[in-house]
Amino acid sequence: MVTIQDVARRAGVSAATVSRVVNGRMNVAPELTERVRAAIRELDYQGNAAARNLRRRRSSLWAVVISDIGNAFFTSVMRGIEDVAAPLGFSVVLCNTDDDPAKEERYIDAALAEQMAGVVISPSRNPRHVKRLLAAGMPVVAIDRALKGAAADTVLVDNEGGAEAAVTHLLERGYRSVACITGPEGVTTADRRLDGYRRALAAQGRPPVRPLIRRADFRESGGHEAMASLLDREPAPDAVFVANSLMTIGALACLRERDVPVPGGFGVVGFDDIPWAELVRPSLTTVAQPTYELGRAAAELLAARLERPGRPVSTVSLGTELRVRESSLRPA
Amino acid sequence: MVTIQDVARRAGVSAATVSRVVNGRMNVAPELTERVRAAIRELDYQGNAAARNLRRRRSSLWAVVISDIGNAFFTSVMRGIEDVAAPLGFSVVLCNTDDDPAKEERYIDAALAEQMAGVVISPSRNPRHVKRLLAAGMPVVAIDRALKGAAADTVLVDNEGGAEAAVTHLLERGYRSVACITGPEGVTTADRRLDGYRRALAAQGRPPVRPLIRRADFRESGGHEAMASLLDREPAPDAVFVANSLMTIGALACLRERDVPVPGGFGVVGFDDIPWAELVRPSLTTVAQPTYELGRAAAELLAARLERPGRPVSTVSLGTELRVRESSLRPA
DNA sequence: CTGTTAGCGCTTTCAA
DNA sequence: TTGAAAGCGCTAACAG
Repeated sequence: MVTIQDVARRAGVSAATVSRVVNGRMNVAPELTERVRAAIRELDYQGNAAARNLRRRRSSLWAVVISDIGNAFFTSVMRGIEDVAAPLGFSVVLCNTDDDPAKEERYIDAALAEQMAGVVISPSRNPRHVKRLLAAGMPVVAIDRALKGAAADTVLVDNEGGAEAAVTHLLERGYRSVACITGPEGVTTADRRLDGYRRALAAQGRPPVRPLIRRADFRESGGHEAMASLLDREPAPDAVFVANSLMTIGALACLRERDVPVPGGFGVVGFDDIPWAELVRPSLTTVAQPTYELGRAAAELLAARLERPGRPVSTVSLGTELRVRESSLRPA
Repeated sequence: MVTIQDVARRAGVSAATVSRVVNGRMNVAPELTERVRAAIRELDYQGNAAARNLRRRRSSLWAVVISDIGNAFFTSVMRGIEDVAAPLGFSVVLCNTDDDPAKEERYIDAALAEQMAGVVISPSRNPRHVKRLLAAGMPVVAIDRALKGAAADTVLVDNEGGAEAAVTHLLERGYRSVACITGPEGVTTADRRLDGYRRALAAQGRPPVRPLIRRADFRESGGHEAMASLLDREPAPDAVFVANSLMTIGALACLRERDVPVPGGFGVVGFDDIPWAELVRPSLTTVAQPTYELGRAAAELLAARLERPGRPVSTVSLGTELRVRESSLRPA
């Protein structure tokens, strides 16, 4: 391995000078700078990050800790983060927790042990690990889910506004009885989306009725069961707003099994756009989240905190966009 | 920060002993071990990975460098790798290159600079960066695509066999003129899948005809255009084998636009299973790749090389599985 | 079985 | 503007 000493010797300067050139710090005479550059090229010198990290007490890696790399949502979030990090000299590594607390812990430990420069995390229900990061002084930005009982920079989407737009859209299209399938109580995304549903109905002077609201687990099977239970009710609703994409798939499958025609007999809007929304029949009306921008915003908050650790904690909320497709055409 | 010295003082031993306990090395008297454990707990000691990496000249991170995190293929590959890495004490970080050579270079540099323990990579067309890794003595396993002009451990799927099975299936179902849409020349997955197509036709005594073969770019639009050009031909084929999932989507969209009934008028089989294969209408017959096993196999090769750097380079090939669904039911 | 010692390669005072 | 020197926290020889 070529060390900074090798370069120094070759260039006839001290290691300190090489370090200054490499890091673009302080003034180094142009001539020396050139000699050092040449030596670096000739020896194909690559700095040893471990040594630099040890000395600086911080690496140049950002960790992005998410619950499910299979979720297309995160793909473009990641892209947004990378686009901000790269020009700043940081590399971004992705850690997939599969919603497994043990894995989450592993990665938090790794981020701490490797002294990574910062962490962007979609926190699981239990904020314990995030708190550990915060306590250790690690710059952290939470995305997607709000953090309870801990003060950290956060980027959220306007869940309530998005849900309200979706439900208002169904009502305006002429559906008369709109149900809601949302996620578990206590999960902020689930609760805010339900709030939006309620607000939309209230705004039209039709206060939401409890029997049309279902809580499920954000999974496909949960959406399926919730839909079935809504259809079994008398009188059954004629439209549904579903608070995430997996449950929407389940709901659609249920409707198909029962031969309920969508959108003629039943309208559907899902939260969270999916790449194949255009391909399923009927194509799916969704509330799309600004995923790329979410990543950028998170990265910018992280960069800001890195620069000024004492800055006040802030929360950014991004708007959503209703993508109207076939599943919410007017009822027959 | 709590250092190993703090722990040593607290436990009344030397730093070396603490290190031995932490790393489970050599024999330490049970009593001392207990004292050290207690001190670690009391002080909430967390080792400094940068220091350890510097000393050991190697970190405990594996990098997985892939071209597209949006591709569901990699989700479960990642899972397979993690499941092998974790018990061995390694953490796995994902690096997404978006097929951008500059990003790929960044991550290769980071892996080298951070002295990561190993790299699993889906190499881009240009093997330059992989060669740099190999030259630097970094343990590397290539997945998905074969590496030309470099000797590295590799895990592949049986592209040729999978393609052959798909095409044979279409012929057995009664389709008479089966076309093929594959990827760019020189990309091994594209070429091997085309070979399989040819072999299937030859085995049935119908040598493949050039006009029924299309090369596209592995993207949706490419699949769409290739399908259009096949349908414009006289006589048009009555089935197609498409060599990846994105192009399959494009091909299906094209068939729908032209009101060609699938599978009644036209049979389709795609390579690479997708989570929503069941949801599109018609549901899609695919050649599924053993993604999880692929990840495991790659991780095992990496672990083996870590253990014995001099071991001969090996290539593992995994079989595929034909998942028959609606899009290849017999022709009308 | 345990402690002492000597760095790993880099950055950063400090002095010149 | 430059260099010398002192570690960052840890592990691995080596000696005891």
